[in-house]
Amino acid sequence: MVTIKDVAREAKMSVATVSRVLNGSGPVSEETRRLIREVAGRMRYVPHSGARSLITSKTQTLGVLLPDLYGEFFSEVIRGMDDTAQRNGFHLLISRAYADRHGIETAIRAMRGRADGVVVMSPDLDAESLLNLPSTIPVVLLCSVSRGNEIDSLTIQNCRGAREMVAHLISVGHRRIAIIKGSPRNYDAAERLRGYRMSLREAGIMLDPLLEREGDFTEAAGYSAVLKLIALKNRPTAIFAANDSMAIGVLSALRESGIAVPEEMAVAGFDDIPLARYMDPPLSSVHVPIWELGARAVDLLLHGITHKNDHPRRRERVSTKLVIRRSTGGVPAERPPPQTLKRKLVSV
Amino acid sequence: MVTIKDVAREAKMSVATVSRVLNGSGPVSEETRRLIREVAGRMRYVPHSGARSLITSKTQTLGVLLPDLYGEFFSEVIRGMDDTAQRNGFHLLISRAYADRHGIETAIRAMRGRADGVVVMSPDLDAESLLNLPSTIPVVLLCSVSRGNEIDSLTIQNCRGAREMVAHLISVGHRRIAIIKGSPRNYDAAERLRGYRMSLREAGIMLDPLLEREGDFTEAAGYSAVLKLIALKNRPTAIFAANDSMAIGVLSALRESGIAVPEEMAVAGFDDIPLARYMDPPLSSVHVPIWELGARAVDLLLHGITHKNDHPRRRERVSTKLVIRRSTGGVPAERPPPQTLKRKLVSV
DNA sequence: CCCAAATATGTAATCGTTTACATAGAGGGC
DNA sequence: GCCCTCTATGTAAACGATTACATATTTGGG
Repeated sequence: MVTIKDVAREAKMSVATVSRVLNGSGPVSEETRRLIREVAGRMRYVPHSGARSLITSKTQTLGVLLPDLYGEFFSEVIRGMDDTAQRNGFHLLISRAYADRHGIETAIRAMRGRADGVVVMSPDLDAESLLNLPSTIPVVLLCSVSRGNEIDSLTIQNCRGAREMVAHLISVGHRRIAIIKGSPRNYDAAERLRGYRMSLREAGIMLDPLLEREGDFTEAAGYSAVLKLIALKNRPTAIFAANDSMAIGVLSALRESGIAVPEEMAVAGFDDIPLARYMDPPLSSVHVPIWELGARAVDLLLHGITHKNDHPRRRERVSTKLVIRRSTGGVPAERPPPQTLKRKLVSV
Repeated sequence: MVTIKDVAREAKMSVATVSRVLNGSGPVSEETRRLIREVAGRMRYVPHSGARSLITSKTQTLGVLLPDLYGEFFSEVIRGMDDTAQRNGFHLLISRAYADRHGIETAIRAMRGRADGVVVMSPDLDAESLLNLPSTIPVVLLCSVSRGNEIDSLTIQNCRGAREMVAHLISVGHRRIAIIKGSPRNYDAAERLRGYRMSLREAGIMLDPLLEREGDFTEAAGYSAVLKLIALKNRPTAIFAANDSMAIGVLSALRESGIAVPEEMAVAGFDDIPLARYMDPPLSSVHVPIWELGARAVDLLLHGITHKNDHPRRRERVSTKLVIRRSTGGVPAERPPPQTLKRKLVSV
C-alpha cells in the first residue's frame, strides 16, 4: 500500500507539505500543489482513514445499535440515518445487539475508537438500566427514554397516535373496542396502550380488562388474540392492534372465522407499513415516518458530537398521522393509485 | 479517555505487560494478571480499536456498498451479513452509493483503513466497468459478475428460477405467456429474461416480441404493462413479472380491469417477498433466500481476507425455489398458517 | 555450582497520519 | 541595511495501541 511517505519521497517533498496539499490546509505554492497532486494521483494514493482518525480523534463514523428488526422498518430507519450521515460526511457502523444491558454495554465499548457517537435503539429496555451507559461519546436513544435527562432521545408519538385512532373508532360509533397489546417491557407498546386508555376515558367509556389482550407484535399474536376475543359473550365491535403485523394476524383470523371487516368488526393497526394498503380490506393505521425517525436521530447525534457532548439534552418525538382506510369502515373503497408507487420494494 | 498508558502507570507496570494481559498473549504471572485486570476494570479502560487496527492492520470491519434498496430485501441481506460477520468477530460498515463507476470507486477509496474487505452490490452496473476496481483489499460482487475471473462474486440463480416458473406455467396449460422485464442494464433482470426465453424454446413455443414488455421493477411498471397487454388482440393467458413488486402492480391492474386471477389470467412474480402470500390471490413466485445471499457474500469475503486476497476466485450462486400459490391456478386455496409466522414485521 | 532454558517484565520501534514549531528566504517600510 | 512580516517548507512529536528484542530473574539438569 502506498503511504503519504511514498508520495513525499517521490515528489521530493516532506510529508507535511503533502499533507497540507491533500487537506488544503496551510500555505503551499501553486507549483508544489500541482506537483504533489500529480504524483499522488499517479501513485493512486489513498489516505488511510484509520491513521487519520487516530491523530485527529475523529472517525467520521456513527455507530448504530439495533435490535432484531425486520422488514421495512429496519431498512427505512437506516435509510434515514445514512442519508443524513452522508450529507454530513459520516459513515454508518451498524450492529445488531441483544437489547439487554450487557449486550448494549459490550457493543458500545466495541465502538470506542471506531465511532464518534452512537444511536441506540432498544425499545425493550426499561429506561432505568440505560441510565448510566459506559460512554463518554454522545449517545442518542431511539424509541426509548432514560429516566433522567442524561441522554438525548427520540421517540414516536405513540400515545397521541393511539389516542387518535381510538377516538376515530369511537367517532364512527364503536363503544366496545379491544386492544391487542405489545410486550409490557416495550416502551412503544406501553405508550400505545396508554393512548388507548386515555381515549376511552375521554369518551367516558369504562375500561374492560377482558378487552385488553396480551401480544408481542407478531402476526401469530394477533391471530390468537382474536380467537379469544370472538369467544367472549360480549364481543367487541372493533379491534385496535398495537402494530400492523398483529393487525394482519387479526384480519387473517377474522377471515377464517367468517367475520366481515369492517361490517361486523372494525380493525386498526399502528405503523402503516407498506403492506397495510394492500390488505383486504386495506388496513387503517397510524402512520409512522420511519425515514424521519432515522434522520432526526442522526441529526441529534451530530449535534451532540459538534458540541462535544456538552450540550443541554433533548427529548424529541416524531409525530404520527392517522391513515383511515376501509378496515375501520366509514370510508369509500380506496384503491392505491399505482402511478405514484414509485418505489422498488425489492429491487434485486 | 483512559489509555493503556494510564492503566500501566496506575498498575506500576509497563504498557507491554498490560497489553499482554489484555490480549492474553505472552507469559504473565498470575499475580500481575489479576492486578492489571483489576486496575483496568476499575479505571473502565476500553481499548481504542482505531489505534489497535493501525498497528495490526486489521480493522475487523467489513464494508458493504449497496444501491438504493428498499424493504425486506435490504434488511434481510444485511441481517445475513451481520449474523455471519458477528460470528467471526467482524463489524459492518454500511454505505449506500450511486451504482456507477465513480460512486463505487469513491466509496471503496473511503474504505481504506476502515475495512478489511468490501461487498459491492451493484446490479445495475455492466460487468465491464467493474473489472479493475481500485482496490487491493478483497472485494465480493453481489448480484453481478465481472467479465474475467478477477473478482469473487455471488449471484442469484435467476435464469434457472425463471425457467422453472415459466415451465410451471406451461405445464398447467399456458402457451401465450407474457413477461414484464426489468431494466436491460440490470444483471438479475437480464438473466430472468434469459430463463423465460429458454423455457419457452424448450417447450417449442415461438417467442413473441409483443409479449415482452419493458419494466423497471416498480409496481407502476407492472400496472401499466398490463394495460398494454390486455389491449392486444391476441391476449396472453399468463403474465410473468420479473419481480414481485411489478407482479403486485399487475394484480392491481387486473383487478381494476375486472379480469379474474387465475381463471382468466395467471400471474407469477420473482423474489417471494413477504407480501406475496398476503396478496389476493396469493402470489406464486420464485423464492430467493435473501438472508443466505448476505451470509454467503460475507463468507466469501472472509475467505478472501484470511487468504490475503491471494486465492483462486470463486463464482457462486444461491439457488431459488418455486413457490406456487393461487395466482397461477392449479393449487387449492392456501392460507398462511399463522402459528408459524413468528417474525415481527415491524417491531418498533 | 554453573550454565542453559524458561519465565516475567521492560524498552522502544512501529503503524500512517496531522500539526505545532522551527527555519529559511523574500519582500517591504523605514 | 535592519527588522518585521509573509510565505513556503521541513522536523519531529504526537495519537494509542502491538510486538520484536533486550534484560532480569528463576528454575533445573549435570
